[in-house]
Amino acid sequence: MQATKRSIIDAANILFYQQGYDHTSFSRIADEIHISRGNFYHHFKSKDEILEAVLQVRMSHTCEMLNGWEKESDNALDCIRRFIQILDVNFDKIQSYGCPVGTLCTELGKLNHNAQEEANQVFVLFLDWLKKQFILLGHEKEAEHLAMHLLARSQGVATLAHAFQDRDFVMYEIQEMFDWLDNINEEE
Amino acid sequence: MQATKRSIIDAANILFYQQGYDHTSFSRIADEIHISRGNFYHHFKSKDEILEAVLQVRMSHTCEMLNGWEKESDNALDCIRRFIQILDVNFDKIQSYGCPVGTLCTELGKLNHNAQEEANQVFVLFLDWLKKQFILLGHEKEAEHLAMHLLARSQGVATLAHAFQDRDFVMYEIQEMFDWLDNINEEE
DNA sequence: GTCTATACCTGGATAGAC
DNA sequence: GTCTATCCAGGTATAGAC
Repeated sequence: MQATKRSIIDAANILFYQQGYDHTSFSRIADEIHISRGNFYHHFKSKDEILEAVLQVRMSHTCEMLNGWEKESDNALDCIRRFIQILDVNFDKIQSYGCPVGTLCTELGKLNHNAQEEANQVFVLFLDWLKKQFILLGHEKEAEHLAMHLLARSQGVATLAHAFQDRDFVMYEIQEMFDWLDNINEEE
Repeated sequence: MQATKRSIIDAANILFYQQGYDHTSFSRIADEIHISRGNFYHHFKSKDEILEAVLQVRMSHTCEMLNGWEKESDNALDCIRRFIQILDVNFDKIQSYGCPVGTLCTELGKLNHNAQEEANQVFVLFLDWLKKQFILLGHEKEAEHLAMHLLARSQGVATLAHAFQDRDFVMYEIQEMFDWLDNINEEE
């Protein structure tokens, strides 16, 4: 892929996160990477097409991250802990811009945008991965529920972290999720 | 207050919720209540001023709702259950547009909008009210944490409900929150 | 108090020179 | 492949008639 196309996607990826999709203009992206506005249309047919490309990048980045967590973890329990800890690891960004997945899905939902379904697929990647970990822990039957539950909790924490910029709250909730995780694995 | 000003605020309140603040234009509001675009500036100096008015309305509506819950409930436990149940009661809207409080705070945060702090105050109303209920239940020390925790959980559920339009998930999570509520009140 | 007309800007998108 | 110039729609905001 051409360097310019690549840099458009990367800049758009960041700006869509920081400012929202709708609010991010071609001018803003162009300023960022020092190209002219007209140049976009050599690489993309429309703004929507840039969004598509950004979503593909996010999908593959997410896959890589999830695979990486599995490789670096000793077991499924550690994997799930890694997931929970992104709230701490990425706190600065979350505090400033919220969760990149959740906020985009929410925005596209309100815009009634075609790509909402595709944006949701990033959520689905996390859900399937979490479900897999819960199954490995022996929770075949409840795996789906547990995955949704944990994703919802992390989304809620990210939302309030963004609103209130409160790191203590985030650390407290991470501990709560750790405790919850221990509890569901003790019961047997 | 004049009827027109009132209707502008009401229409803006709904549209800001359904489409987002930034994405809602004067034309869209004008169409809704059948006035001309120029008419806005007799009642408001700017779009930001409409947002201010909408936030004030939301603040007072929220206060009324919370007071109403207290009056209609037998005790603090019922009050908190009422809070949890808005996810069910308002499911249709949440499914379509997310939580009105959370999504606005998130949007204004990304826009770096001055009114973000004011929008957060609606969250604070819920938090203070929940805190009060937890104190009434005898959780003086943890009341703050419990309030933030429950608000975060409901935010997370709303986010995923909006993304996936899944009522079963919402009902399951409501039950989980009820169970959690029972648990923290058993331990003594 | 409400309207029409309009100013001015910025958005996405196109055409064509280089 | 990148640029400049330009188009058109739509945004907020203003002026002034009624």
